[in-house]
Amino acid sequence: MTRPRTRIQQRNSETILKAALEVFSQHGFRGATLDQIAEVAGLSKPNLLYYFASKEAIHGALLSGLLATWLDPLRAMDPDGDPVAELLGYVRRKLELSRDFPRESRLFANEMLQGAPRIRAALEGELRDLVREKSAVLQRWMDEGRLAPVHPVHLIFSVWALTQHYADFDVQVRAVLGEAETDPFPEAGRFLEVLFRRLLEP
Amino acid sequence: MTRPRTRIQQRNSETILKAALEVFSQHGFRGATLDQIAEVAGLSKPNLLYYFASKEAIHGALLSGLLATWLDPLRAMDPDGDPVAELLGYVRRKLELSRDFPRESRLFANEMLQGAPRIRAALEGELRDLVREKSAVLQRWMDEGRLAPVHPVHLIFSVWALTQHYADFDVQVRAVLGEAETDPFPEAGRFLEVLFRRLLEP
DNA sequence: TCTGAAACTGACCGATTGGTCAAACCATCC
DNA sequence: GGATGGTTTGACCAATCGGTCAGTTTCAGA
Repeated sequence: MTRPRTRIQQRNSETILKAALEVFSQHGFRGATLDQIAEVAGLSKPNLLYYFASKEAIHGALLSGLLATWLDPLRAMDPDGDPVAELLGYVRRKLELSRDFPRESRLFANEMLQGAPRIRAALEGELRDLVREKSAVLQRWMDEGRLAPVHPVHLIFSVWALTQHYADFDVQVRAVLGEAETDPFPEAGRFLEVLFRRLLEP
Repeated sequence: MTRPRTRIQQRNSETILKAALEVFSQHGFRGATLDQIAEVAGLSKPNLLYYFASKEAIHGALLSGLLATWLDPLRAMDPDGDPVAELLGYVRRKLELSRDFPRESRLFANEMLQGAPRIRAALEGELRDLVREKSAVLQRWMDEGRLAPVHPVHLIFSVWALTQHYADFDVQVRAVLGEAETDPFPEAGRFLEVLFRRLLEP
């Protein structure tokens, strides 16, 4: 099922992937079952396997492209822009991903916890290259005195950690904040802006 | 198997829990199998179930007490100490937990990703209370002008996110840093100290 | 309206799941 | 050497797992 050709294929493929995202992101690859995905999708199990060759294929379809989407905000950081503004923009876009695509974030987190068996190559290739490129930009900004000097790679780690936390540990965040504050993201956005501004302004 | 009475019970219970931690932390509750735990432990499956009533019981034994250990560093933050030093000490102790108990961290992360079905009560009770208590201390420090003013609860979230990232996303961290830097933790410690010092010093 | 392909399903497969149980094993104390 | 109670296991169970397949239903185009 590489390229959907009919409207039905289009619709059902999307339905299946949506259901699979729900289940995989919550239980990981091994903890998820085809029966459960089928039930969420409202389709029969053999029908799932009419559209995707195997459980692995569904999971693979979800993962492929996820890393790219995940790295887009970093890629968009402009080497010619204002350093602090560029990094704050990156943080904001990354936090928006956590808010708008929490299941994708948890799918990614699950893959990490399992030791990244299916995307390790991409981590050591695409991801690593992009981080090196962007940390070189950050280092240059620091050398020019336009950004406070910190370890650039760990700076990028800190963006990932702080933003993904609000998606992956959503339950904990909401449990601590209580029902009073229904949506943690506005306050999180303000907090992260203060944090990175104070950290990075020279 | 509440209280081990003989030396054999002591030893085997520990062996089982150690093996179970390895498996649960990697695959989550549903993704883990008793056969796999038994194999890692070097015991037969019926023997596991001689010491623990069920798969749930093993998982429960691991989770109970974990939250307490996880919160100890926060609990140790002294309201009468120096604000910045106290918070930096908290960060350091929390990072040491990530370094020394990465599997426990991942077990916790797995539970969060699944929506915390087994420790939700503790999150909304014990955890929430401690965070409120400590964020009141932080708020007082800020009011006294001894700490830069930021949202105290999100400040605590940031400590959790930044420290746990090095345990939960260990694969990613090492993939990006490459083989050159074998142990990311020393540099991470220095980075986090700079980050929180710059964020919090008035 | 007919037809061929696409879409779908119930029944089923062998393997694996969590868990049980009777029987055997083994260390210790009399 | 026996008796005893803690320990271990092979064989087994029903349920569920990912996946197959023959056959039926549905749909689009002529």
